[in-house]
Amino acid sequence: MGRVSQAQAEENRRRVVETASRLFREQGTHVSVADLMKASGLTHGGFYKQFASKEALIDEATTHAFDELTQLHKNDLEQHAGQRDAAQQALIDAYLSIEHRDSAADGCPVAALATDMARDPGDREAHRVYTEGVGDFADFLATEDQDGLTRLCTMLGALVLARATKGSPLSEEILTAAHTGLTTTM
Amino acid sequence: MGRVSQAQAEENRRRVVETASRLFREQGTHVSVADLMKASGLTHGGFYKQFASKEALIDEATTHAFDELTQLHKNDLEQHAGQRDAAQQALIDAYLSIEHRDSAADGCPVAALATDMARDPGDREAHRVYTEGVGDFADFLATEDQDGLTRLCTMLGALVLARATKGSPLSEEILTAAHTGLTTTM
DNA sequence: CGATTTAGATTACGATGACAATCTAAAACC
DNA sequence: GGTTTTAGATTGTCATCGTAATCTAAATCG
Repeated sequence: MGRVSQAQAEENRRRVVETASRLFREQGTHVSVADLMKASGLTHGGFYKQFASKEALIDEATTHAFDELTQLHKNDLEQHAGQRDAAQQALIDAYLSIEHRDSAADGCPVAALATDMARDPGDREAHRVYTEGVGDFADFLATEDQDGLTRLCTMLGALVLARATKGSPLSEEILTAAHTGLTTTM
Repeated sequence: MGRVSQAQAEENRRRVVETASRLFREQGTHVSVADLMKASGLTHGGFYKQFASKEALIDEATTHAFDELTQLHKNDLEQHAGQRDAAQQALIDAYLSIEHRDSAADGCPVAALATDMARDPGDREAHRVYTEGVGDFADFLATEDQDGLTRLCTMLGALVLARATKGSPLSEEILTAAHTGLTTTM
């Protein structure tokens, strides 16, 4: 209830950003500050001691999610000893998996936040980070034959569609169709 | 203020569904009943004389949007005298145009409603209609070489991404990249 | 150790959400 | 043409939204 150590306070702040980055991806940026704080184990009033506004948190949470994505790509490359095509294939496999479809919260922010970005042009910093992230992702996916942007479109489209049709067998069909489409050199 | 002719009432109801199908695509199913009714030239209280709930309207509006999509595909085929590949190409051109990117309200419901469908599994009828629409669209896009689902993923992914990155030159790059990716037989 | 600072809880604000009851005037029906 | 019905307006209810002021107890600092 009362005060808390600086270390604890920083840790709490970090947890709010982390939680937000997950909840925003799962449910959209519409989630309420109260829900956000509750999910972080705090009460909603304390929010404004740490963040200037909800929009500021959206910016921070988006940045956090994209930092994670960058790190993921880096790790992926390292695990495949810099073999770009092997790293790409591993990423595609994971991207179009059932597990990724079912866990938007810690999944790709490009896919999860796309509609939110398109609909509220207000969050400026988030928008900038998002657009930059799209470019980076496309660069990662580029091959000699294929444009990285096109491949990203197919992967993201498949993930979004698979999530939207979840419950129907079509959902799994979408994932496998996109996977073969991306894997077999057409 | 008072009563209105049956014909007028039906026409008003139709306009609400029409307006909803546009606003939902543009802003998401979160738009308020009040805004919806105001945009239809009515007051929010009258809503429940015509619809059981907001969810019922979501179902109806989604169905309406997909009926329009079906009609569009039919017209497209007729205008190209049943030449499937020509009809497909015309559709792809329009789909990946700047105009389509900038007018979600009367654009493809598969792209516009994807995230809403994924996030609230509550709207059951809407979900059914949506999934069916995805299947129909994929059938329309199928060629001998390429799976219709994969092509749909690329198109939808490009549209969603272009909207999310609007304002950056990347947005246009995405549209043209996907267009060449779909057009040149890879 | 006493004074001061402050993270987070509590409570409150005004705006807005979905939904419902009541009102009213015109359409529908006998 | 008088009675009944009803579409839509008005107003209200209760929940929830983002934000802010106040409170409190513990951490920090001199």
